[in-house]
Amino acid sequence: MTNEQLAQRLRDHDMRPTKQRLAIAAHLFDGTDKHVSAESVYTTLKQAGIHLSIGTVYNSLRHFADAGLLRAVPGLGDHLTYDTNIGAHHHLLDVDTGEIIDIPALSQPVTSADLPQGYELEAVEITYKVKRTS
Amino acid sequence: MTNEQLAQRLRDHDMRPTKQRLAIAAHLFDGTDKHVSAESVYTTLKQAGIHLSIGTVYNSLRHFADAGLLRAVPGLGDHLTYDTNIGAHHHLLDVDTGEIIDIPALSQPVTSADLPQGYELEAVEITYKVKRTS
DNA sequence: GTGTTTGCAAAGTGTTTGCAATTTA
DNA sequence: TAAATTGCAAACACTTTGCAAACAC
Repeated sequence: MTNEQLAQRLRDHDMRPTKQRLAIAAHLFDGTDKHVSAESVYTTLKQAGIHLSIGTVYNSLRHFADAGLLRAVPGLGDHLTYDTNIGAHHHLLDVDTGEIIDIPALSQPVTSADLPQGYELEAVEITYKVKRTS
Repeated sequence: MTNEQLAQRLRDHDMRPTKQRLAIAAHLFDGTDKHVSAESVYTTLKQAGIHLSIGTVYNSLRHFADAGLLRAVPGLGDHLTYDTNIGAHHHLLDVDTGEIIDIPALSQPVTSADLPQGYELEAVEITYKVKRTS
């Protein structure tokens, strides 16, 4: 995705395409799905020679999520995780390693037989986020 | 549940039945399923005239959950929620009010039609907690 | 120019930890 | 009396906020 495409994507969501946001967006939307935290984005960019203040990273990710460009996924670790895959899918969390694996949204509940080989099911957390119909 | 029954329940899980833990347990296991936080337990007991240090409440709830007497459920608010219902069930979270409603574990994925009347589905979070088979 | 965003540091929230005093077995 | 637990305050990790300077439209 070109810089101009990223900028347009931000404008489409009523966000000004600042240098900082473009740097974050370039990392997030590089074509591969990612699970990130503010800290991981900050570190990744720093290693690429791009310095942003950590506060800006926190604020930007929150805005991206509010704008619908990211999906916030709590409960995958000690921090708020953002998922660049905003389509319908769910998460496998390795409770020992913290590793997160995407799985497609199935029409049947997952059983141990549906897991990637070498994994066993420990627990399932399902939260349906609802609103009162107005 | 009598005090002695509560004490036995704690002993069965290798926890010494201290006055503080018994007070917490009496509140938690009063026959109705509950979603609590350290703060809510602390406040409830205080209002009942029972003072415990907030640190003790945090530690006790953590121990209860480690022992399998409670289920820790992240992502239901800004804090860690503990559920006294440790059976298979899932949660409806009203994103506007923060209200949490238990729903049974179904053999089919939930659709809007399965929700209590007056609610619409906003999003679904499913996390399968897995372990590597050893 | 006007309103938005940034950087930085400070404040805030929820939770854990260290340690002496107390309690349980 | 040995080991576990408490209370309290301090420490902690993560995240948000306040405000002046910089930037986008």
